[in-house]
Amino acid sequence: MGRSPCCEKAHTNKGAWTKEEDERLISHIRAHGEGCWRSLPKAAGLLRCGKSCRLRWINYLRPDLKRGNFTEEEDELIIKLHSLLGNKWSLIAGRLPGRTDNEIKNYWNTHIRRKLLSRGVDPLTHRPINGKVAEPNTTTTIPFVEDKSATNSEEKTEMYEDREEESPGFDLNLDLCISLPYQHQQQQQSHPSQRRGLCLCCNLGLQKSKDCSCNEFLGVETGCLDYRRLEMK
DNA sequence: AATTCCGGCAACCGCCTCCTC
DNA sequence: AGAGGAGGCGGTTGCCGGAAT
Repeated sequence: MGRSPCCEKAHTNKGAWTKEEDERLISHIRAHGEGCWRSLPKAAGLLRCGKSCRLRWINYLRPDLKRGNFTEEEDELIIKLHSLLGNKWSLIAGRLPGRTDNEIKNYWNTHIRRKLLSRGVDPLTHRPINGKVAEPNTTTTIPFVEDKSATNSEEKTEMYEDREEESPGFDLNLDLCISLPYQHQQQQQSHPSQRRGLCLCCNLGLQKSKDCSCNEFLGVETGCLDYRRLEMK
């Protein structure tokens, strides 16, 4: 009923990829680029669904993948990003060069969830479980915008904790409505996603938007996303 | 040494969004 | 404007290897 299958399933391989299939896919993409995933399998001589090829390439074969263990810094960044974005793995992956959404999703489910639970933090809400106090440095709220009145991170943290109390709806179940607050400060010579990561606009598919300023997201520059513009449901 | 259990990860599935006509 | 196709995404499954018994 309804949608047609993305490919002819009767004549496609499934399951683990063989070395030969990997090599075919790699050499085809090297020669012709990614192009149209639907037609790629046939062109590459693979009995695979286009989606399967795409997934294999993105999650495993791409040359810019980092692989290997996650660093402590990456862990903390993932936790912070998850507290802001929820299970938006692709957005999170966009801030971690060389990591894929699938990898981060798996890592979250197998390692970070447990890590947060052991800290007494609910991995879904990023709040202390049953009134347990989270360990220091586990705060999951990030100040996007430098607040001149709060001079150190503790003050900032308190500020946002207060905010949570005054607004029960300020939950990190990020069903977000994000507006784009600032005008461009400067024209970008090239698309900034080619420079370093992606801004939230880009990640949300708003590259063509005039609001895409591509300033840093969690870095120092904060033009793209102002936490005060996040409307929590 | 054999069996069971469990965690990690690659891959699949189905829905959603975007793009083109 | 809307229908259809393709790509993208998040949730889930299933296999495999190592640890425990």
